[in-house]
Amino acid sequence: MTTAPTRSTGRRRNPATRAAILATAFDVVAELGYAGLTIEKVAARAGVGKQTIYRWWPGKGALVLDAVLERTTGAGDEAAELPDTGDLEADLAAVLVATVQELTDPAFDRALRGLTAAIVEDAELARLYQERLDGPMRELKKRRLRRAQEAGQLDPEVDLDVAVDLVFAPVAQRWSERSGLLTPEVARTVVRHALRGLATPTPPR
Amino acid sequence: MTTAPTRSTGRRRNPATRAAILATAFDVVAELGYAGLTIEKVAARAGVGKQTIYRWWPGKGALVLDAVLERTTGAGDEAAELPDTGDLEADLAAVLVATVQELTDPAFDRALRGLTAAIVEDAELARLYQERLDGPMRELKKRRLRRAQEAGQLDPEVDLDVAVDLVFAPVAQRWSERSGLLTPEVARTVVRHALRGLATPTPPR
DNA sequence: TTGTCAAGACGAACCGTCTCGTCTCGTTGG
DNA sequence: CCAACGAGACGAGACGGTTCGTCTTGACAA
Repeated sequence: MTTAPTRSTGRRRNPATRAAILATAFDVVAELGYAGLTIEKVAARAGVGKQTIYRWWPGKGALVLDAVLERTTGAGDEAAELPDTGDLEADLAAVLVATVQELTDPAFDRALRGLTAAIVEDAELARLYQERLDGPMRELKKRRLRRAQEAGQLDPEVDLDVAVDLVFAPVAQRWSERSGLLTPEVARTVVRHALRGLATPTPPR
Repeated sequence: MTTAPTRSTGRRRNPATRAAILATAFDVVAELGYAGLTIEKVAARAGVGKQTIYRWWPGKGALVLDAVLERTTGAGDEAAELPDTGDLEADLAAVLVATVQELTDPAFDRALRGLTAAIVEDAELARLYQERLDGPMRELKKRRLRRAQEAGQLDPEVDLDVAVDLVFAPVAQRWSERSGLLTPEVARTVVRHALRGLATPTPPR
Protein backbone atom coordinates (compact mmCIF):
# COMPACT_ATOMS: atom_id res chain seq x y z
CA MET A 1 0.00 0.00 0.00
CA THR A 2 2.87 2.33 0.88
CA THR A 3 5.00 2.34 -2.27
CA ALA A 4 4.20 0.63 -5.54
CA PRO A 5 6.86 -1.94 -6.37
CA THR A 6 5.88 -1.67 -10.06
CA ARG A 7 8.71 -0.96 -12.45
CA SER A 8 7.02 2.16 -13.77
CA THR A 9 7.99 2.29 -17.39
CA GLY A 10 5.69 4.23 -19.70
CA ARG A 11 4.11 7.63 -19.35
CA ARG A 12 3.73 8.92 -15.77
CA ARG A 13 0.49 10.07 -14.23
CA ASN A 14 -0.13 13.79 -14.65
CA PRO A 15 -0.54 15.52 -11.24
CA ALA A 16 -2.22 18.51 -12.86
CA THR A 17 -4.90 16.26 -14.29
CA ARG A 18 -5.51 14.73 -10.87
CA ALA A 19 -5.78 18.17 -9.28
CA ALA A 20 -8.13 19.41 -11.99
CA ILE A 21 -10.41 16.42 -11.51
CA LEU A 22 -10.57 16.81 -7.73
CA ALA A 23 -11.15 20.55 -7.90
CA THR A 24 -13.92 20.08 -10.45
CA ALA A 25 -15.48 17.27 -8.43
CA PHE A 26 -15.58 19.53 -5.37
CA ASP A 27 -17.22 22.33 -7.33
CA VAL A 28 -19.78 20.03 -8.91
CA VAL A 29 -20.84 18.38 -5.65
CA ALA A 30 -20.98 21.81 -3.99
CA GLU A 31 -23.19 23.07 -6.77
CA LEU A 32 -25.41 20.11 -7.69
CA GLY A 33 -25.11 17.87 -4.62
CA TYR A 34 -24.00 14.27 -4.50
CA ALA A 35 -26.98 12.93 -6.39
CA GLY A 36 -26.47 15.59 -9.04
CA LEU A 37 -22.80 14.76 -9.51
CA THR A 38 -22.06 12.51 -12.46
CA ILE A 39 -18.71 11.29 -13.66
CA GLU A 40 -19.53 12.55 -17.12
CA LYS A 41 -20.14 16.08 -15.83
CA VAL A 42 -16.84 16.11 -13.94
CA ALA A 43 -14.97 14.78 -16.96
CA ALA A 44 -16.52 17.33 -19.30
CA ARG A 45 -15.93 20.31 -16.99
CA ALA A 46 -12.39 19.27 -16.16
CA GLY A 47 -11.61 18.70 -19.84
CA VAL A 48 -10.74 15.09 -19.16
CA GLY A 49 -11.71 11.71 -20.55
CA LYS A 50 -14.12 9.61 -18.50
CA GLN A 51 -11.70 6.71 -18.52
CA THR A 52 -9.09 8.84 -16.78
CA ILE A 53 -11.42 9.17 -13.83
CA TYR A 54 -12.51 5.53 -13.83
CA ARG A 55 -8.86 4.50 -14.00
CA TRP A 56 -7.99 6.12 -10.69
CA TRP A 57 -11.21 6.12 -8.69
CA PRO A 58 -13.63 3.22 -8.30
CA GLY A 59 -16.67 5.50 -8.25
CA LYS A 60 -18.40 8.68 -7.12
CA GLY A 61 -17.86 8.03 -3.43
CA ALA A 62 -14.09 7.68 -3.50
CA LEU A 63 -13.83 10.66 -5.84
CA VAL A 64 -15.80 12.94 -3.55
CA LEU A 65 -13.87 11.72 -0.51
CA ASP A 66 -10.60 12.67 -2.17
CA ALA A 67 -12.04 15.98 -3.32
CA VAL A 68 -13.13 16.93 0.20
CA LEU A 69 -9.89 15.63 1.67
CA GLU A 70 -7.94 17.88 -0.67
CA ARG A 71 -9.78 20.94 0.65
CA THR A 72 -9.65 20.05 4.32
CA THR A 73 -6.89 21.63 6.30
CA GLY A 74 -5.09 19.83 9.07
CA ALA A 75 -6.54 16.47 8.19
CA GLY A 76 -3.41 14.60 7.21
CA ASP A 77 -1.13 17.07 8.86
CA GLU A 78 0.83 14.99 11.34
CA ALA A 79 2.24 17.93 13.30
CA ALA A 80 -1.16 19.57 13.82
CA GLU A 81 -2.45 19.99 17.35
CA LEU A 82 -5.56 21.35 18.97
CA PRO A 83 -5.09 24.57 20.95
CA ASP A 84 -3.89 24.09 24.51
CA THR A 85 -4.03 27.17 26.70
CA GLY A 86 -4.68 25.17 29.84
CA ASP A 87 -8.37 26.14 29.75
CA LEU A 88 -9.95 22.98 28.36
CA GLU A 89 -13.45 24.39 27.99
CA ALA A 90 -12.27 27.46 26.11
CA ASP A 91 -10.03 25.38 23.84
CA LEU A 92 -12.74 22.89 22.88
CA ALA A 93 -15.29 25.67 22.47
CA ALA A 94 -12.95 27.39 20.03
CA VAL A 95 -12.58 24.21 17.99
CA LEU A 96 -16.32 23.52 17.95
CA VAL A 97 -17.17 27.12 17.06
CA ALA A 98 -14.70 26.90 14.19
CA THR A 99 -16.40 23.71 13.07
CA VAL A 100 -19.77 25.43 13.15
CA GLN A 101 -18.41 28.24 11.01
CA GLU A 102 -16.92 25.80 8.53
CA LEU A 103 -20.23 23.97 8.25
CA THR A 104 -21.92 27.31 7.60
CA ASP A 105 -19.88 27.96 4.46
CA PRO A 106 -22.33 27.04 1.66
CA ALA A 107 -19.81 25.37 -0.66
CA PHE A 108 -18.20 23.29 2.06
CA ASP A 109 -21.59 22.46 3.55
CA ARG A 110 -22.93 21.01 0.33
CA ALA A 111 -19.76 19.13 -0.53
CA LEU A 112 -19.54 17.61 2.93
CA ARG A 113 -23.22 16.70 2.79
CA GLY A 114 -22.55 14.74 -0.38
CA LEU A 115 -19.69 12.88 1.24
CA THR A 116 -21.63 12.25 4.45
CA ALA A 117 -24.64 10.89 2.59
CA ALA A 118 -22.42 8.50 0.67
CA ILE A 119 -20.71 7.36 3.87
CA VAL A 120 -23.94 6.52 5.64
CA GLU A 121 -24.80 4.02 2.92
CA ASP A 122 -21.42 2.72 1.83
CA ALA A 123 -19.52 0.71 4.46
CA GLU A 124 -16.30 0.58 2.47
CA LEU A 125 -16.31 4.32 1.90
CA ALA A 126 -17.02 4.81 5.61
CA ARG A 127 -13.91 2.77 6.37
CA LEU A 128 -11.80 5.00 4.11
CA TYR A 129 -13.32 8.08 5.71
CA GLN A 130 -12.53 6.82 9.20
CA GLU A 131 -9.00 5.99 8.14
CA ARG A 132 -8.16 9.19 6.33
CA LEU A 133 -10.29 11.97 7.82
CA ASP A 134 -12.22 11.18 10.97
CA GLY A 135 -9.51 9.00 12.49
CA PRO A 136 -6.72 11.60 12.40
CA MET A 137 -9.06 14.33 13.65
CA ARG A 138 -10.26 12.10 16.47
CA GLU A 139 -6.64 11.43 17.43
CA LEU A 140 -6.01 15.16 17.84
CA LYS A 141 -9.07 15.53 20.01
CA LYS A 142 -8.12 12.54 22.15
CA ARG A 143 -4.60 13.89 22.62
CA ARG A 144 -5.96 17.17 23.93
CA LEU A 145 -8.38 15.38 26.25
CA ARG A 146 -5.67 13.03 27.48
CA ARG A 147 -3.54 15.99 28.51
CA ALA A 148 -6.49 17.40 30.45
CA GLN A 149 -7.02 13.98 32.00
CA GLU A 150 -3.40 13.85 33.12
CA ALA A 151 -3.79 17.33 34.59
CA GLY A 152 -6.65 16.05 36.72
CA GLN A 153 -9.29 18.07 34.88
CA LEU A 154 -11.10 14.95 33.65
CA ASP A 155 -12.37 11.75 35.17
CA PRO A 156 -9.39 9.36 34.84
CA GLU A 157 -11.78 6.46 34.23
CA VAL A 158 -13.51 7.99 31.22
CA ASP A 159 -13.24 6.36 27.78
CA LEU A 160 -11.72 9.04 25.56
CA ASP A 161 -13.66 7.91 22.49
CA VAL A 162 -16.90 8.37 24.39
CA ALA A 163 -15.63 11.73 25.58
CA VAL A 164 -14.94 12.88 22.02
CA ASP A 165 -18.39 11.76 20.92
CA LEU A 166 -20.06 13.53 23.82
CA VAL A 167 -18.42 16.82 22.90
CA PHE A 168 -18.63 16.71 19.10
CA ALA A 169 -21.54 14.48 18.10
CA PRO A 170 -24.38 16.82 19.16
CA VAL A 171 -23.29 19.58 16.77
CA ALA A 172 -22.55 17.13 13.95
CA GLN A 173 -25.99 15.61 14.42
CA ARG A 174 -27.71 19.01 14.31
CA TRP A 175 -25.92 19.77 11.11
CA SER A 176 -26.52 16.51 9.28
CA GLU A 177 -30.15 16.07 10.28
CA ARG A 178 -30.99 19.76 10.40
CA SER A 179 -32.61 19.14 13.77
CA GLY A 180 -31.83 22.53 15.25
CA LEU A 181 -30.04 25.85 14.95
CA LEU A 182 -26.29 25.77 14.52
CA THR A 183 -24.83 28.70 16.40
CA PRO A 184 -21.62 29.40 18.34
CA GLU A 185 -23.85 29.81 21.38
CA VAL A 186 -25.14 26.23 21.05
CA ALA A 187 -21.59 24.97 20.51
CA ARG A 188 -20.42 26.61 23.73
CA THR A 189 -23.38 25.26 25.68
CA VAL A 190 -22.71 21.74 24.46
CA VAL A 191 -19.04 21.94 25.45
CA ARG A 192 -19.92 23.31 28.88
CA HIS A 193 -22.35 20.51 29.73
CA ALA A 194 -20.30 17.75 28.11
CA LEU A 195 -17.22 18.71 30.10
CA ARG A 196 -19.21 18.95 33.29
CA GLY A 197 -20.25 15.35 32.64
CA LEU A 198 -16.68 14.26 32.03
CA ALA A 199 -15.08 16.01 34.99
CA THR A 200 -13.69 14.12 37.95
CA PRO A 201 -16.74 12.88 39.86
CA THR A 202 -15.50 13.97 43.27
CA PRO A 203 -14.28 17.59 43.35
CA PRO A 204 -10.70 18.05 44.65
CA ARG A 205 -12.09 19.04 48.00
CA MET B 1 -55.41 20.89 5.04
CA THR B 2 -57.70 19.45 7.70
CA THR B 3 -60.57 18.08 5.64
CA ALA B 4 -60.61 17.93 1.89
CA PRO B 5 -63.51 20.00 0.53
CA THR B 6 -63.36 17.93 -2.64
CA ARG B 7 -66.53 16.03 -3.46
CA SER B 8 -64.61 12.80 -3.92
CA THR B 9 -66.63 10.97 -6.46
CA GLY B 10 -64.91 8.16 -8.30
CA ARG B 11 -63.05 5.12 -7.18
CA ARG B 12 -61.43 5.28 -3.73
CA ARG B 13 -57.77 4.75 -3.08
CA ASN B 14 -56.95 1.14 -2.31
CA PRO B 15 -55.29 0.81 1.13
CA ALA B 16 -53.93 -2.63 0.24
CA THR B 17 -52.08 -1.15 -2.74
CA ARG B 18 -50.56 1.54 -0.54
CA ALA B 19 -49.49 -1.04 2.01
CA ALA B 20 -48.00 -3.31 -0.66
CA ILE B 21 -45.97 -0.43 -2.12
CA LEU B 22 -44.60 0.65 1.26
CA ALA B 23 -43.76 -2.90 2.32
CA THR B 24 -41.99 -3.53 -0.98
CA ALA B 25 -40.13 -0.22 -0.77
CA PHE B 26 -38.88 -1.14 2.70
CA ASP B 27 -37.70 -4.54 1.48
CA VAL B 28 -35.98 -3.11 -1.57
CA VAL B 29 -34.11 -0.40 0.32
CA ALA B 30 -33.15 -2.95 2.98
CA GLU B 31 -31.82 -5.25 0.29
CA LEU B 32 -30.29 -2.95 -2.34
CA GLY B 33 -29.82 0.30 -0.39
CA TYR B 34 -31.16 3.73 -1.25
CA ALA B 35 -29.07 4.12 -4.37
CA GLY B 36 -30.16 0.67 -5.54
CA LEU B 37 -33.83 1.40 -5.07
CA THR B 38 -35.66 2.41 -8.23
CA ILE B 39 -39.32 3.21 -8.63
CA GLU B 40 -39.51 0.69 -11.45
CA LYS B 41 -38.21 -2.09 -9.20
CA VAL B 42 -40.71 -1.28 -6.45
CA ALA B 43 -43.54 -1.14 -8.97
CA ALA B 44 -42.59 -4.45 -10.54
CA ARG B 45 -42.10 -6.29 -7.24
CA ALA B 46 -45.29 -4.91 -5.73
CA GLY B 47 -47.24 -5.78 -8.86
CA VAL B 48 -48.22 -2.18 -9.34
CA GLY B 49 -48.08 0.39 -12.13
CA LYS B 50 -45.36 3.04 -11.95
CA GLN B 51 -47.95 5.78 -12.23
CA THR B 52 -49.64 4.55 -9.07
CA ILE B 53 -46.46 5.33 -7.15
CA TYR B 54 -45.81 8.63 -8.88
CA ARG B 55 -49.42 9.64 -8.19
CA TRP B 56 -49.00 9.45 -4.42
CA TRP B 57 -45.32 10.11 -3.78
CA PRO B 58 -43.15 12.84 -5.32
CA GLY B 59 -40.06 10.64 -5.43
CA LYS B 60 -37.78 8.08 -3.83
CA GLY B 61 -37.18 10.10 -0.70
CA ALA B 62 -40.77 10.56 0.35
CA LEU B 63 -41.50 6.94 -0.48
CA VAL B 64 -38.71 5.61 1.72
CA LEU B 65 -39.66 8.00 4.53
CA ASP B 66 -43.21 6.62 4.51
CA ALA B 67 -41.92 3.06 4.29
CA VAL B 68 -39.71 3.49 7.36
CA LEU B 69 -42.42 5.42 9.19
CA GLU B 70 -44.82 2.52 8.65
CA ARG B 71 -42.41 0.15 10.36
CA THR B 72 -41.50 2.42 13.23
CA THR B 73 -43.40 1.89 16.44
CA GLY B 74 -44.41 4.75 18.66
CA ALA B 75 -43.55 7.41 16.12
CA GLY B 76 -46.96 8.91 15.50
CA ASP B 77 -48.46 7.47 18.63
CA GLU B 78 -49.74 10.46 20.55
CA ALA B 79 -50.27 8.63 23.81
CA ALA B 80 -46.76 7.12 23.86
CA GLU B 81 -44.46 8.03 26.71
CA LEU B 82 -40.90 7.20 27.68
CA PRO B 83 -40.54 5.01 30.78
CA ASP B 84 -40.64 6.91 34.06
CA THR B 85 -39.64 4.91 37.11
CA GLY B 86 -38.20 7.93 38.86
CA ASP B 87 -34.67 6.77 38.04
CA LEU B 88 -33.77 9.04 35.13
CA GLU B 89 -30.48 7.38 34.29
CA ALA B 90 -31.98 3.89 34.20
CA ASP B 91 -34.92 5.07 32.10
CA LEU B 92 -32.80 6.83 29.49
CA ALA B 93 -30.33 3.95 29.39
CA ALA B 94 -33.19 1.56 28.67
CA VAL B 95 -34.36 3.74 25.78
CA LEU B 96 -30.88 4.13 24.33
CA VAL B 97 -30.11 0.42 24.66
CA ALA B 98 -33.37 -0.34 22.86
CA THR B 99 -32.28 2.06 20.12
CA VAL B 100 -28.95 0.29 19.81
CA GLN B 101 -30.72 -3.04 19.45
CA GLU B 102 -33.05 -1.66 16.78
CA LEU B 103 -30.09 -0.29 14.85
CA THR B 104 -28.47 -3.72 15.04
CA ASP B 105 -31.32 -5.39 13.15
CA PRO B 106 -29.89 -5.75 9.62
CA ALA B 107 -33.08 -4.96 7.69
CA PHE B 108 -33.93 -1.91 9.77
CA ASP B 109 -30.31 -0.78 9.73
CA ARG B 110 -30.10 -0.74 5.95
CA ALA B 111 -33.51 0.83 5.44
CA LEU B 112 -32.77 3.58 7.95
CA ARG B 113 -29.37 4.14 6.36
CA GLY B 114 -31.10 4.77 3.04
CA LEU B 115 -33.45 7.27 4.62
CA THR B 116 -30.67 8.96 6.58
CA ALA B 117 -28.47 9.33 3.53
CA ALA B 118 -31.31 10.94 1.61
CA ILE B 119 -32.05 13.30 4.50
CA VAL B 120 -28.48 14.57 4.72
CA GLU B 121 -28.68 15.80 1.15
CA ASP B 122 -32.33 16.76 0.72
CA ALA B 123 -33.44 19.72 2.84
CA GLU B 124 -37.12 19.27 2.05
CA LEU B 125 -37.03 15.60 2.99
CA ALA B 126 -35.18 16.53 6.18
CA ARG B 127 -38.05 18.89 7.02
CA LEU B 128 -40.58 16.10 6.56
CA TYR B 129 -38.44 13.77 8.67
CA GLN B 130 -38.21 16.33 11.46
CA GLU B 131 -41.93 16.91 11.32
CA ARG B 132 -43.09 13.30 11.25
CA LEU B 133 -40.43 11.19 12.95
CA ASP B 134 -37.68 13.02 14.79
CA GLY B 135 -39.94 15.79 16.09
CA PRO B 136 -42.45 13.54 17.87
CA MET B 137 -39.67 11.36 19.30
CA ARG B 138 -37.82 14.44 20.52
CA GLU B 139 -40.99 15.65 22.19
CA LEU B 140 -41.24 12.43 24.19
CA LYS B 141 -37.64 12.74 25.28
CA LYS B 142 -38.07 16.37 26.27
CA ARG B 143 -41.18 15.54 28.28
CA ARG B 144 -39.28 12.93 30.27
CA LEU B 145 -36.39 15.33 30.86
CA ARG B 146 -38.74 18.13 31.84
CA ARG B 147 -40.26 15.96 34.53
CA ALA B 148 -36.78 15.23 35.86
CA GLN B 149 -36.03 18.93 35.71
CA GLU B 150 -39.13 19.73 37.75
CA ALA B 151 -38.10 17.05 40.24
CA GLY B 152 -34.81 18.89 40.72
CA GLN B 153 -32.73 16.15 39.11
CA LEU B 154 -31.59 18.42 36.28
CA ASP B 155 -30.11 21.89 35.98
CA PRO B 156 -33.21 24.15 35.68
CA GLU B 157 -31.31 26.41 33.29
CA VAL B 158 -30.46 23.73 30.75
CA ASP B 159 -31.89 23.92 27.21
CA LEU B 160 -33.84 20.68 26.78
CA ASP B 161 -33.00 20.41 23.09
CA VAL B 162 -29.31 20.52 23.92
CA ALA B 163 -29.94 17.96 26.65
CA VAL B 164 -31.62 15.57 24.22
CA ASP B 165 -28.75 15.98 21.75
CA LEU B 166 -26.16 15.34 24.44
CA VAL B 167 -27.79 12.06 25.42
CA PHE B 168 -28.77 10.68 22.02
CA ALA B 169 -26.45 12.17 19.39
CA PRO B 170 -23.29 10.24 20.34
CA VAL B 171 -24.87 6.85 19.64
CA ALA B 172 -26.59 8.08 16.48
CA GLN B 173 -23.27 9.44 15.24
CA ARG B 174 -21.45 6.18 15.92
CA TRP B 175 -24.09 4.34 13.98
CA SER B 176 -24.29 6.62 10.95
CA GLU B 177 -20.55 7.17 10.54
CA ARG B 178 -19.49 3.75 11.82
CA SER B 179 -16.95 5.51 14.01
CA GLY B 180 -17.04 3.00 16.84
CA LEU B 181 -18.63 -0.03 18.41
CA LEU B 182 -22.33 0.10 19.14
CA THR B 183 -22.95 -1.77 22.36
CA PRO B 184 -25.36 -1.48 25.30
CA GLU B 185 -22.28 -0.82 27.42
CA VAL B 186 -21.38 2.26 25.36
CA ALA B 187 -24.99 3.44 25.50
CA ARG B 188 -25.03 3.25 29.29
CA THR B 189 -21.70 5.06 29.57
CA VAL B 190 -22.93 7.88 27.35
CA VAL B 191 -26.10 8.30 29.41
CA ARG B 192 -24.13 8.32 32.66
CA HIS B 193 -21.74 11.07 31.57
CA ALA B 194 -24.36 13.10 29.73
CA LEU B 195 -26.63 13.18 32.76
CA ARG B 196 -23.75 14.09 35.03
CA GLY B 197 -23.18 17.07 32.78
CA LEU B 198 -26.83 18.06 32.89
CA ALA B 199 -27.35 17.71 36.63
CA THR B 200 -27.90 20.70 38.88
CA PRO B 201 -24.48 22.37 39.23
CA THR B 202 -24.70 22.81 43.00
CA PRO B 203 -26.06 19.80 44.88
CA PRO B 204 -29.17 20.69 46.92
CA ARG B 205 -27.13 20.64 50.07
C1' DT C 1 7.58 -0.50 -25.65
C1' DT C 2 4.54 0.66 -22.22
C1' DG C 3 1.27 3.27 -19.92
C1' DT C 4 -1.47 7.85 -19.76
C1' DC C 5 -4.25 10.90 -22.03
C1' DA C 6 -8.83 13.10 -24.55
C1' DA C 7 -12.59 11.89 -27.17
C1' DG C 8 -16.49 9.57 -27.85
C1' DA C 9 -19.26 5.26 -29.45
C1' DC C 10 -21.84 1.71 -27.29
C1' DG C 11 -25.73 -1.14 -24.98
C1' DA C 12 -28.05 -1.32 -20.63
C1' DA C 13 -30.75 0.69 -16.96
C1' DC C 14 -33.76 4.01 -15.15
C1' DC C 15 -35.83 8.34 -15.35
C1' DG C 16 -40.58 10.80 -15.30
C1' DT C 17 -44.50 11.49 -18.49
C1' DC C 18 -48.14 9.86 -21.08
C1' DT C 19 -51.75 6.90 -22.99
C1' DC C 20 -54.72 3.01 -22.93
C1' DG C 21 -58.39 0.02 -21.27
C1' DT C 22 -60.37 -1.72 -17.00
C1' DC C 23 -62.38 -1.40 -12.62
C1' DT C 24 -64.69 0.65 -8.70
C1' DC C 25 -67.28 4.21 -6.79
C1' DG C 26 -70.83 8.15 -5.88
C1' DT C 27 -74.38 10.66 -8.23
C1' DT C 28 -78.47 11.23 -10.74
C1' DG C 29 -82.79 10.71 -13.04
C1' DG C 30 -86.41 7.59 -14.31
C1' DC D 1 -85.18 0.57 -6.64
C1' DC D 2 -82.12 0.73 -10.18
C1' DA D 3 -79.72 1.40 -14.48
C1' DA D 4 -76.73 4.99 -16.76
C1' DC D 5 -73.13 8.15 -16.20
C1' DG D 6 -68.77 10.30 -15.01
C1' DA D 7 -64.72 10.76 -11.88
C1' DG D 8 -60.85 8.89 -10.44
C1' DA D 9 -57.69 4.71 -9.16
C1' DC D 10 -55.51 1.00 -11.13
C1' DG D 11 -52.03 -2.28 -14.09
C1' DA D 12 -49.42 -2.25 -18.12
C1' DG D 13 -46.15 -0.50 -20.85
C1' DA D 14 -44.48 2.80 -24.80
C1' DC D 15 -41.76 6.89 -25.14
C1' DG D 16 -37.56 10.09 -25.46
C1' DG D 17 -33.96 11.52 -22.50
C1' DT D 18 -30.02 10.90 -19.34
C1' DT D 19 -26.30 8.55 -17.14
C1' DC D 20 -24.12 4.46 -16.36
C1' DG D 21 -19.53 1.80 -16.89
C1' DT D 22 -16.92 -0.43 -20.68
C1' DC D 23 -14.47 -0.30 -24.80
C1' DT D 24 -11.92 1.57 -28.88
C1' DT D 25 -9.00 4.82 -31.20
C1' DG D 26 -5.08 7.50 -31.98
C1' DA D 27 -1.74 10.88 -29.98
C1' DC D 28 1.92 11.35 -26.88
C1' DA D 29 5.46 10.95 -23.20
C1' DA D 30 8.81 8.23 -20.48
